[in-house]
Amino acid sequence: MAHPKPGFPEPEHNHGVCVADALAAAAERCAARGARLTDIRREVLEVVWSSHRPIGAYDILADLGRDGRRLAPPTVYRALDFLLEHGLVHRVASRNAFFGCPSPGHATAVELLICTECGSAVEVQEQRVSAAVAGAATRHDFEVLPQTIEILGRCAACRAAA
Amino acid sequence: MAHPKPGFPEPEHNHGVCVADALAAAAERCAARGARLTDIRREVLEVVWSSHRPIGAYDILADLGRDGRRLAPPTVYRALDFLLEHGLVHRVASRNAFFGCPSPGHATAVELLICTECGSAVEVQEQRVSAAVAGAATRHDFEVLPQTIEILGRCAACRAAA
DNA sequence: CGCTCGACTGTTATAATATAACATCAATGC
DNA sequence: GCATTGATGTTATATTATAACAGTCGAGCG
Repeated sequence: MAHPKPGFPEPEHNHGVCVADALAAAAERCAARGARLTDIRREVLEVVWSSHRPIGAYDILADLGRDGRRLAPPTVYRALDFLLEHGLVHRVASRNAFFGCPSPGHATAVELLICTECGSAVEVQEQRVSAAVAGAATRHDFEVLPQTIEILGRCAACRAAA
Repeated sequence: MAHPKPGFPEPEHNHGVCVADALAAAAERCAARGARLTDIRREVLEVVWSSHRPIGAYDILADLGRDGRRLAPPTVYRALDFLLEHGLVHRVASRNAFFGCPSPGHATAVELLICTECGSAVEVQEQRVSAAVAGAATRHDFEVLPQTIEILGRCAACRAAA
C-alpha cells in the first residue's frame, strides 16, 4: 500500500500505517534481494520512520538506547549503511540526517522537499525535474547518477503559521 | 595554484584568470553591499578558488597555515560564513565542502554538477531545472528557497578514463 | 558431531567537521 | 580620550562519522 496522499502528510494522519507500510516494503525488498533485515536494522528503520522528518544518526542512537541498551555509533551507522545500500533510506546531506524511502527501488533520481522551518520532508518523483536535470547534464557532458536531490523551502503549514 | 586534477568544465585553462575574476567580482560585490572583504576573507576565497573542486574547511585551514601561521577553525568558518552570506561561495553539503560561486547574486536556485570520481564541480543555471523544481513545489504547496541544488554524476574526463 | 567460514554485532578509540564562549584588537564616530 | 562596533585570536568542546579488532552465531560440510 502506498501513501494515501501525495505531498506533506496531514498532521492527523494515521502514522502507524506509514511505519507498517515501510517495514512491510522493506521486508519484501530484502527477501527479494536475499538481504537480511536483522533486528537492529529493522529497529533503526522503524526509528527513521518514527516521523516524517530526517533524523540524525545520534538521535537514532539515543532513541534506541531509551530502554537502557548501550549501543555504539558503529552499530547504528552499519544499519544505516545497509538500509542505504538497499534503497530503504535516503541520506539527507544538507542536514546530516536520514529519511525513510517510501518507495524503495528507484531507477532514477528522486527529489526530497525539505522544510527548513519544521524540518519535515516529503519524497516526490517529478518527471520534469529528472528530465530537466538530464538535459542539463547532457549539455555539460555529464552522466547523472541515481540520487536524492534535496530541495529546501517552506511547507504550507509553516507558511500559514507565519 | 595548479590543481592536481583539472576540473571537468575546462580540462586545460588559464586558471589564474578564474581566480582573478572571482576576486574582482567579490571585491565589487562587497563594495556595493558595504561589506568588508578583509585579508583573511579574501585569502579564504582565494584558497576556495585554487581549484574547481569543492574544498573542506580544514583543507583551507591547512592551506592557509602552510606559511607557518597557526589559524584556528573558527577563523576559517567565520570567513566562510561571510562569503556564504554574500553569495561568494556555495556550501556543498554532500561533501562537507565549499565552492566558489562564479557569478554572485543569483535570485534563484543554481545547480552544481559534481563529479563523484574526481571531485570537480561546475556551477550551471538551467532555466528548465528551476522551472521544473518550481512546478513540483507548486504541486506540493511548497515554497522553494534560493539554494544550491547538488547533482552528482561523472564528468566526461572520468568517463573517458574508465 | 566438530569444524570452519562468513555475516553480523560489540567495543574501544579516534578522525573529521563545526561551533560556543570569551578575550583581544583595531577602526570609527562622538 | 573613549565608547562602540566589527573583526580576529584563543581555548575548549560539540557533533558527525569511521577504523580496527574482538566476539558471536548460524549455515554448510567433512
